[in-house]
Amino acid sequence: MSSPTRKKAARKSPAERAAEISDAAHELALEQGLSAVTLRAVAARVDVAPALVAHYEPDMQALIASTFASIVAAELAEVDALVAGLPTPRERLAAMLATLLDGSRVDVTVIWVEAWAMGRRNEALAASVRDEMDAWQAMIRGVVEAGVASNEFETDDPAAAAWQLLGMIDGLNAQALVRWGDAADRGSLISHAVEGMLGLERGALAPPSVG
Amino acid sequence: MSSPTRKKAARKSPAERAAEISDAAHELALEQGLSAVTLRAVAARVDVAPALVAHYEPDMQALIASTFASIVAAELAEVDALVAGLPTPRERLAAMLATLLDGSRVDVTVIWVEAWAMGRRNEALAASVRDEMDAWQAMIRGVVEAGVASNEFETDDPAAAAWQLLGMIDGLNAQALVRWGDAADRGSLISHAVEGMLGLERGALAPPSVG
DNA sequence: CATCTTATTGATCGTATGATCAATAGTAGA
DNA sequence: TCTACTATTGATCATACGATCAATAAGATG
Repeated sequence: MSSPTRKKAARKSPAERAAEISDAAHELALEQGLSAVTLRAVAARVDVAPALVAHYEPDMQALIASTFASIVAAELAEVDALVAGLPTPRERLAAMLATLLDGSRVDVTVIWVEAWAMGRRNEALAASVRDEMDAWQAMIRGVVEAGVASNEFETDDPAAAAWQLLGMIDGLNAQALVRWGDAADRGSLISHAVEGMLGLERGALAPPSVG
Repeated sequence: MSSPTRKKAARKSPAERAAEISDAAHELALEQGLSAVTLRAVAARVDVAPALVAHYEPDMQALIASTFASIVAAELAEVDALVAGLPTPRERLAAMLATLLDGSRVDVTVIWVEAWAMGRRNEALAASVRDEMDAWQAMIRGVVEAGVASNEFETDDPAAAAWQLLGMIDGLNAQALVRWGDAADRGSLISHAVEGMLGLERGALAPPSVG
């Protein structure tokens, strides 16, 4: 327990303490959202005086931005690894949609939504948001381009299609944040939509669970 | 000018003053986002003491919620009126997509995004968000159902398709908030996606501007 | 004109935020 | 052991938020 009568934090190396602080920010963001990453909340979690956090992170807006970036980049790497193992672009795309829309990533969705909102008053965060959106779009674009190259997909503009896909995914996830109860058939419906976008026959992207 | 040396506000009828206050909240939200709707900011805009705003709106969270609701409901009415004049469901759907994705509604998009984020700490707002999402979904569902009835559209579940459409629109608009530069071909791409979703032939929803 | 109702206000409280700085105490090295 | 370095802290500042309340003054009513 971080007892209210904390005596004094053990002295640690700057590298270790800095890691503790950014880890705490990371966890705090996943548990309670980006807006919960405050000087005092991070300090309390590390069980350290607020001034120490300020010492290691002189700019909280920057800490929020880097926390956002690390969380989102980790998610991208995870999905990328999952998808990279699959043989065809069609399977990769289907798996990507299934994974990103299975509702198991509410915590990261909250962070995206908060980042969009907070980015309007935190320029460092806004820059991170742009960077991470670019990275996601690049990953999706890679799958689309591979599909076009193998004649599985059909589109004039893989880059634009990737943006479109990313927007659809983000929007549906944000929606699920509020309307988690409903939204039953999300999987098959977005599959049909993407089939239409990429010139696939109906059912080509059907999630395995539905068959 | 709201001079810093304001003497005293003219005495007005409660109805008039209440209207001024909610109007100020409304404008403030459209200009600077929902998070700019604070006790003091509203008071400054009406050129009145903060305590007066608190007198008329004892709960700021409620004022934020009602401000959100009125803005979003007005937008829905506007789009509804625009779409109602068109003869076929296909045209109505195409016009709806074109209007909602033409990038001319950044202010309202900001409000949606902030509402999703703030709703997590403002229960009244969260309820309003759910209500307004339901209202939007109902409107879209009406168009989809009409299209199914006239055999123009094909879907097993118009309600789910409407949720899907709403999510896609919201996501793409939120994306444009950050990435307004790019996203060139949004119109035709989402049209193809929706064609796939509703079993339409390619190009059936093409925006008139593209032909 | 006198009185009453009430719209309006100033002052103030409690909370939360980020930030700064001199003082303290643990630890490694001479 | 003694010293120098520095990780850590308490105290404090400035700002912003919502909320409350007694006091004031404007206008309606008689």
